Parts: sequence; C-alpha cells; structure tokens
Amino acid sequence: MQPDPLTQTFSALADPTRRAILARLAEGEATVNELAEPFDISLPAISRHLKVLEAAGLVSRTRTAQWRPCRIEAAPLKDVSTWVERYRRLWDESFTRMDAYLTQLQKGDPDARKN
Amino acid sequence: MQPDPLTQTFSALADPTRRAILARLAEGEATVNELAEPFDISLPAISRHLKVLEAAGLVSRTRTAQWRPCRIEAAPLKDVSTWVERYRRLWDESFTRMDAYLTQLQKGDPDARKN
DNA sequence: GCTCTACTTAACAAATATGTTAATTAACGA
DNA sequence: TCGTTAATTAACATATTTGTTAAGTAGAGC
Repeated sequence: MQPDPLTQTFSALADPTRRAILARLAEGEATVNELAEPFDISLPAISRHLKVLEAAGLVSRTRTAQWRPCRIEAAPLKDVSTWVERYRRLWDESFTRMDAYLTQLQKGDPDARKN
Repeated sequence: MQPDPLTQTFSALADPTRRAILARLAEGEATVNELAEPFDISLPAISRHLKVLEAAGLVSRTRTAQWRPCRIEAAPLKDVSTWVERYRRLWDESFTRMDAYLTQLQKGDPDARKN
C-alpha cells in the first residue's frame, strides 16, 4: 500500500534536486534533458526523480514527438501550504497578539478592546 | 555531511507519525510516554521519531525529574511556509489575476487599470 | 530501413530509514 | 538500598531510496 498524499508530497520535497527541478518548472515547461542539464548526476537518476514528483502529483507530462515536456502541478503545494498554516500562530507575532486578544475577549474582559 | 536545513525539515515531515506528534505538541508540551500513547508502535520507535524531529529543530526538550517534556519549535515551519509561498501564484486564482494585471501594466497597456 | 536523439527500464550496489526486543541509564520514593 | 517509572541506547532485520552503467523503446528524418 502506498502512503497518504501529504506524506508522498513531503517525501518528494525532501530532496534538493527535486526542489530545484520544481523551481525550474515554475518558470515554465521543460524537457527531461533541459531539467537534467544543471545537475551532475546521470539522466536515469533525473528520470527517477521526475517519476517521484509525478507520483506525488507535483509534475505532469505530455508527449510531443520524442520529448516529454514536464509541467509543475500546484495542487499538492497548496495542500502543503494549508497544512503549515495550521501552525502559523506558533511563529507569527501578530497572530500571537491577535490570539491573545481574542482569548481575552472570549473571557469577557471589558478592557481587551483597548489593546 | 548532513543535509541542508530545508531538506531535513521536509524529511522530518514526511512521516505521518511525526506529523501527528507535532499536531499533539501544538496543543502544548507533552512527555514521551504521552506522545507515544496514541500509537501502535514501541516506545523506542517514538524516541527515535523525536530524535529526528529534534535534529530538524522542530522539537526541543527540557528535563524535569525523570520526564523529558517535548515542545514544538516553529522556526522550521516558518521556513516551509516561506518556501511554499514562492509557488502560491501557481494555485491561487486571485494571485494569477493580479499577476496578469501586473504583466499587462508592465507592457504599458493603458487599459489594464480598468480591470 | 537505418541512425540519431530523447528518454525509460533493468540490474545492481550502497546508504538511509524504520521497526523490533533486550539491555541500560537516571531519577523518584518507600 | 531497592524497586518502579521514564526514557534512551544497542543490536539487529528489513524495506526504501538513490545512485550507477548497460540495455531497451520510440519517434524524427534522411
């Protein structure tokens, strides 16, 4: 059985080569050879990285003659964003202050609104 | 040599047990046994998951008698948020429209401001 | 058909990750 | 001091990941 989607996404992102590939694809479509060019690893290795990204839904591919242009797919990144936002209050100062403010209001503190 | 921080963070998050541990810690500190309770795996396994989270800077620990209360640390999550925000335009409709608008403006389209 | 280009698949090696049970460390408390 | 509780470390098995080189597939173009 394969892992849940978020696990697959995080696994796919847990590799600098794959994140670099995504960064390149954010600028537009590219073929496998174009994607491989900046890296010091073999083409089959790149091909497998793309397979991982594709399995995670982060990349889709079409076929044009002998080329397989790759395109970035955003949906899983949106899921990552949604996931991490649940923790924003832990690092965001203004969120923390608003949180405290709302808590005070909820407690019925009449002075809370003065803050 | 160990991997770069972002890689370490994504690797740490690429496990459902570890994400569940973080979700629990977002509600407040907890001891190792408390964290282990919901899971069907051995305590040493949990201990190792915590070690991975700690190495990634996602968890810190203090010492109180024989307990080691764990606390969530937000900094790496903020880095994840920053990373993924670079791709927001790829999934965010309103961002896409704003992007198109700015592109039009940049082209010097005098009608762009009417949109 | 033959060859070139683009890319994937196969077979393998090495490293890393994840779980287990058993043994160990450390502090508390009767 | 001795037993209990909390947690880690050790030793081990197994699976997954990531890379390699060599071989295979598929379309383009002469």
